[in-house]
Amino acid sequence: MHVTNDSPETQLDWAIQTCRERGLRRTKAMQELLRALIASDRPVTLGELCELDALADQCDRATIYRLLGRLEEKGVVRRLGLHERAAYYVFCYPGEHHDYLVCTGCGKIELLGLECPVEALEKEVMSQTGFTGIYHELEFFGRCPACAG
Amino acid sequence: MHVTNDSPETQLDWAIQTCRERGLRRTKAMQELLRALIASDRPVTLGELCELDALADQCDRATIYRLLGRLEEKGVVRRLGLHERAAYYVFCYPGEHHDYLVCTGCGKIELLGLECPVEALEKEVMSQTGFTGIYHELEFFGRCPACAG
DNA sequence: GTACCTGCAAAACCTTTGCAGCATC
DNA sequence: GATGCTGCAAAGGTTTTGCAGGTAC
Repeated sequence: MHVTNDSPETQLDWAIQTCRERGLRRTKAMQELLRALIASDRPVTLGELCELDALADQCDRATIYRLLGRLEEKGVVRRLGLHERAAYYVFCYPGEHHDYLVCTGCGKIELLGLECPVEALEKEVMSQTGFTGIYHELEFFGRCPACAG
Repeated sequence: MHVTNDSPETQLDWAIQTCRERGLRRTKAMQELLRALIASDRPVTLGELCELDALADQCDRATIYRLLGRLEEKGVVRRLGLHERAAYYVFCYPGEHHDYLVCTGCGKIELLGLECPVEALEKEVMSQTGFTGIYHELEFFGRCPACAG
């Protein structure tokens, strides 16, 4: 787990700057969406994003959907699986990486504060397989104390 | 990565036995589904399973769907995210564990032959969080040589 | 004989796309 | 002014469920 100390504003600036450099236009919807993603401390679904007033007032569900796709393509957002039917999205800041713990009972998602030993393996995987641009996703699943009872 | 040397038949017997002990009835559909899952060397979707003649001839899509749910509940099958829209299912044999490498270009899924360093962390996560029955899922994503060009 | 499982069919959900109009550069 | 972005609406796929009948125990 690597966390940043940069302020949300700094992160937002970086994100917008990066998107602009990579050919996206700066729109109100993009800013609000990025703000929402940065503010969230856990992965969120498209549906959850659409329920936020700041976003819903600002733009359509289809717009958020397409924006998420563009942001992912530009490397500013990452899409996770997490076992659910809906896709989860998380803001992706340089040098930051999270692993998750998901309850198979209630679906609650927690961030893990572990030092992740997998990052060292990425290089090994690249050289072994010829894949490029490798990143990993690590999740733990189990029953939380509340669901175990 | 831990692999078993047990024969498919042995694995099938274990699976059926386990299911029966946990309250499931032994049906033709269950046997064929387990056979298909054991034979597959990678995670498969519900759609892929339905295209197998041995299964399609034997039972309905809804039956396979519900069976997968029951088998997962009994701990004989595991459902993976893998970023795709459809859920992936994989047979789950004691002492066996796989990590995957997924191409973000073409979607190809490869098994990784790595010694996974995460298993040692599971105990730590359990004691830190109070979660029980913990397992993990680790995937690497990147572009395969064919898609990189 | 009872409880569980299966098929068929329909509903529910989330994702994805077409197109005309609007905003950004 | 040209290109990309947005809204609205509809289509596409996968998952999920109800119910009547069949099957394992």
